[in-house]
Amino acid sequence: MPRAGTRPTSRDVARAAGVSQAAVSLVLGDKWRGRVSETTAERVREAARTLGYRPNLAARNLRLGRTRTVLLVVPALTTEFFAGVYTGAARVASRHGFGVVLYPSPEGTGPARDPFASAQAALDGVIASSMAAEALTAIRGDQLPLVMLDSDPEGSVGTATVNLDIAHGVRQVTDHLLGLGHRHFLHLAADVASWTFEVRARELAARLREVPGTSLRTVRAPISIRGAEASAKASLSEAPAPRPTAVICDDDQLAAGAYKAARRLGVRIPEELSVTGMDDLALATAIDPELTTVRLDAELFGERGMQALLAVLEGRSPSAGDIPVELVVRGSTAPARSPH
Amino acid sequence: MPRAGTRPTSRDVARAAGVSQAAVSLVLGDKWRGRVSETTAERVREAARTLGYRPNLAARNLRLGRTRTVLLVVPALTTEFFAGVYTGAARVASRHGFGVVLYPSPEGTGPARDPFASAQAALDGVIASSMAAEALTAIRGDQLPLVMLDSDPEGSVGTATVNLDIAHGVRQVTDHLLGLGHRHFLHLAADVASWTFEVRARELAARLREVPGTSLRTVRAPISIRGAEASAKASLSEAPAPRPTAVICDDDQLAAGAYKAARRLGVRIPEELSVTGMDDLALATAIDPELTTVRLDAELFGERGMQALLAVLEGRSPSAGDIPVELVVRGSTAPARSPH
DNA sequence: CACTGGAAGTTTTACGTATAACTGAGATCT
DNA sequence: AGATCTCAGTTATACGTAAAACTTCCAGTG
Repeated sequence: MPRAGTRPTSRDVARAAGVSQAAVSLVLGDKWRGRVSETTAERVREAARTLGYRPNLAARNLRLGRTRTVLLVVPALTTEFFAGVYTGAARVASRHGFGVVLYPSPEGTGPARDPFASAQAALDGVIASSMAAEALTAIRGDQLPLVMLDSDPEGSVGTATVNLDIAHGVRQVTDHLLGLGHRHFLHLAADVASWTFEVRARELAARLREVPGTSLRTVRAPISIRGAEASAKASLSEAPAPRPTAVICDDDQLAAGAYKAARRLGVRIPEELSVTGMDDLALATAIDPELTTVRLDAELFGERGMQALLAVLEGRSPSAGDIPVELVVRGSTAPARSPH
Repeated sequence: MPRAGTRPTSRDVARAAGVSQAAVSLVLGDKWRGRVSETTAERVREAARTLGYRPNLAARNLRLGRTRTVLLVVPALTTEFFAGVYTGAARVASRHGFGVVLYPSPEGTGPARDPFASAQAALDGVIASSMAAEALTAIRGDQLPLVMLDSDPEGSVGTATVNLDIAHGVRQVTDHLLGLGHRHFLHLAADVASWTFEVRARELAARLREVPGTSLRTVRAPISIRGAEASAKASLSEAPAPRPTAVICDDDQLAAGAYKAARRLGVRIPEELSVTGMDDLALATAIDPELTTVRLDAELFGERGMQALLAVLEGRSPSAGDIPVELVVRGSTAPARSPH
């Protein structure tokens, strides 16, 4: 019988069932066809059940040299977006017998800690958002299979990447506003050096350059409602001519900050100012008027990320193609006032 | 030299430094004082560095019988609240050489999967929110040290619990509204069987029973802005007399749903209807008017949870005492219209 | 009847680490 | 000078599992 206070091992189960430890491993590992009789197998299963046996994962991982666990490195979980990414990744993972461990990189400007010091699991691979860039050096140090989310495909040849079609989303937003007659834009940009935000800036500038008579001003803000409010208020009040009639925000949180700034300044949305976001968080329909934004499918993003990592692990090459996004027009955008 | 394609082991380091594997373990484990000379130690460290040696955690965990990793079981991460709990727990943990693995229980009504199947790490202990109740049976099956967050202290004697002083928060909200002259209340309650929400209902009912001439109606809604909107709209439109002048919501998301319902029905907040929430999410100041709510310190909650678990692991008894909360009065509450 | 072949197991080994127990050489003490 | 002690290591072992290699027994075959 097992020593008191200790979890039972496969050897304890073997003793209880009157067989060898190897037989237990075969039966519980479902590799017993033609190696162990049905009656013995049932006896082993019964013994395992009554003892409450659970295999020691550390031992199994050591023996097998793999853990069927992957790490998902994301920025701070201040919105539900990366929760959706996790959900999608975990769904695909569990279908393949994998587990996903979540590592939110520490909030604030703390020094990059080694993610493996915090997620003290042995890992088979890593999925990392480019927004959690600080952690990347530590990851590259290990030779773990890696999939990057929303990262520059040019800058990371050799590494698998999965991207949202952000560029298309930006074009849709811009064309929507141009169609409403807007010509003068404020870009409320995320104050984060990350590829996904560089794309927004580049694509927006490129599209406007094609249309004569447009202007674009950019202001950066930390990704939070409070931070965006401060930046937007400063930028909207001291605005030199031409005064912008539309604010394009890098994400919905920044848009919510723009709402607060407009409210403080007595500027009505959408009559005097159109605002757009990106993500389509729950927040987007909680604010008044509801926000015109670009819907990003976070769960699909996570699914595709995990599929890509599985492909890398199995030596296949991950399927290409950006994930489509969709413009959702709501009440925060309206025709620009006709120029006088 | 290490076989190509394999990660170097401590034995490879030993070979490179010309010492035994035991010496490597001693040096890197910082247990070499008086056992290995300074010059040899430096040689070992140098060899480990050039080989890029990283200890195999599975082997270490197996050897030591502990992992210095704990699991944090939380409900779906749809708000930043549990992100804050994680941040606090991870901060305390890292100070003690522990890591925290996050297990968000699956969204939706899927059957409770074994959290250990997903978080495939060997674990030293578990911190679990009572809102992720489905996972609890699986946890209790193992004999892991456990700390419960926001769970009935009566119902779980023997298990360490860490609680927010929700009851005090509810009393503060209720007294605030009573002081403004409100007498007829709608309780927009979370449609989740969890102790933390039972406390809200019980405490609210108890406080109102002490004040003559008050009425209380309760409607349940799933914890989401959309779900709350539907429930609140139905309840506010078909309202039998006496019509409520204040809506007390179990959390800020529900309050945001109440805002949307009021807007649809043309009811002005706070002139015609006062609304309160709980949590003080970023959302609370993004909506207009800003929400009167109860601030819960998520990070402190996580810190205290981790401290309690460390106490349990070390055989000490965790310090008692609920975590204080704070009423934050903003623009969503106003004096009740004088009764005619 | 000797021989093959499968069923039903068992024995043994390796995974990589941490550490207890041991060893040999020189320095110190009596 | 012999005994003792410290230093600087080494050798050996255990953690729990999975699986390769082996053993034994027996039924069927030529």
